[in-house]
Amino acid sequence: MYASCGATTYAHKLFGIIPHSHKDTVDWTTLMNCFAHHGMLNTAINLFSEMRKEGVRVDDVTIIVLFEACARLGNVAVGVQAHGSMVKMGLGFTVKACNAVMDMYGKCGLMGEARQVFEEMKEKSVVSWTVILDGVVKWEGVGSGMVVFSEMPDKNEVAWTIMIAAHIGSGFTKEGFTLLSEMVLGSGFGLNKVTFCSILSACAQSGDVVMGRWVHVRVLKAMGREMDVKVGTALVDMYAKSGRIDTAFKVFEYMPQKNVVAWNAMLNGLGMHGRGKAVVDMFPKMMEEAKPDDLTLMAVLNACSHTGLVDQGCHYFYNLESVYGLTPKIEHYACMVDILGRAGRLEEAEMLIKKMPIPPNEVVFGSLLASCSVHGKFEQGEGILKELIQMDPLNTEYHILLSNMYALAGKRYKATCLRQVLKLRGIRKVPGMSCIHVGGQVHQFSSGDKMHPQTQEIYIKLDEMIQKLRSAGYVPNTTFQVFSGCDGGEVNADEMEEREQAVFSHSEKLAVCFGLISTRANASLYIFKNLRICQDCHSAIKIVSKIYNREIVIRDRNRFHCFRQGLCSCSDYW
DNA sequence: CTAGGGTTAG
Repeated sequence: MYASCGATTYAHKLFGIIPHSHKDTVDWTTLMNCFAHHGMLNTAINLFSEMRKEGVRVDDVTIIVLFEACARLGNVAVGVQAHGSMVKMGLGFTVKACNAVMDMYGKCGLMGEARQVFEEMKEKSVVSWTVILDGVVKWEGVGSGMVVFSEMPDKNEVAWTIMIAAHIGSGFTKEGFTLLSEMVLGSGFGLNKVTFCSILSACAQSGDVVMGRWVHVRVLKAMGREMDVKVGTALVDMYAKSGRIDTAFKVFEYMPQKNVVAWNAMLNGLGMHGRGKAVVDMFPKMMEEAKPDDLTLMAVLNACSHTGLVDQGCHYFYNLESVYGLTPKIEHYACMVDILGRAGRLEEAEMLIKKMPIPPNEVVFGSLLASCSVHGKFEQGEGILKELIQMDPLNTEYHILLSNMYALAGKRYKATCLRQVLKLRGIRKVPGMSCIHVGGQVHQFSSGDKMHPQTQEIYIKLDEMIQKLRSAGYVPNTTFQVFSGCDGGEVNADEMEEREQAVFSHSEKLAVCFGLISTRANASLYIFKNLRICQDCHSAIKIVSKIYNREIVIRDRNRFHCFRQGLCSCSDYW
């Protein structure tokens, strides 16, 4: 009774008082189980050794309880030893006991042993297959997992979920979704809270709102108004990261209960969309309902930095401990350095780094370098780059950033040299890519891309667009277009032309053109870029949004830019 | 006996 009530210590004491002769297998097992379920796995394992010493008979449930404990604790030594001696004793293993043994081996990474038990089993249940599948996927990869999965005589929803989560988790989003539709439409399985969450998280990552909506419909069908907090949060995050911040807010408002994580997701979303004011306004409301944590303050500071709310940001940062009871972490320092740096207060930012009680990392310096680049402080930038290269020698972004700074200052020779250094070392810049979801398909573009089946139409549209832009007063900004072959002298007309062409065929412009020709008039365009949007594209797309009367939402590496009627939601502060 | 979830700095 005490054991099942969770009074472990009392149960253990009482158990000690009873003479050993009066205790049977069930008593011992009950107590072991009790310890195992209260996180006291070592005590459970010790109890098992004691039990063996006393010569008490070991049954099916005892074996299962023991191996479950070893699996959870990752205690291979005890598990392997116990299994070995049990086999020597000639103990009979039921299917369930074998499953528990295999699970232990699998969780500890001993797939050879797990497979051996599996091969030797005369009878295998679906669970046996699922246990092996889980181990294979975790230790041998999704590909090997697929082989086991296809060999399974019948598949349960656990097996399907393992495969779907593994695909999505390894970046094979498309394959994951294919499996999902097979599971739901082909095999008639339902989805549960766990599957909803992992799928929505994948949709958020890839910005796939079509799939996200499909899941949302199923969530409503399955749970109705009784929305689960975690599923609700996953929905909020998915809509926010797909550029639908208003929908995210609606889902958030309808959530019956909200915890810190839900608030964090909402505040983060608003921050990414440049709604710093909304974040600052919502924060006090949040405090009435939930206690803010590290991530909340990061979201708030981040929002301040992206909106230029410098004083507000300082206020939150300096009150982290006194008001919010939080110890400042390196992440908070990084946000603060960013707030000061973006606002041009570079000396203060550098002072803050010098005064930090934690050693600064590459994020902190990276942020400072970016700010130096924006504010043209190349001497300071050079110094920071040296630090950064030591911390992260293979990173190309920092070199490019500094190179762009030189280019901006007219020091094209230095800019070119820096790129040469990268080239000589064989380090290549991560290519910029832009994606646009149209008609349930993802269309991807790189700079100067001619691979798309509708390339011709896209480039015709591009020419038309550039012409319209020019007559609206657009002047291409080729400052950052550095060619490795140039000698740093005057730019001649031919090269100017070449540079302009390079800027025109940036991936985000191609994606916009494709969006313009493949969607109905006035429809909003949603584009995702893996790097930060470039200066020239930013000013060009502002004008595009006006002359074509389109809302264009671009998610770049850092945040969202929502272009509408010639303006951007970032207010050009980025 | 099997899977197991939501927020995370530049």
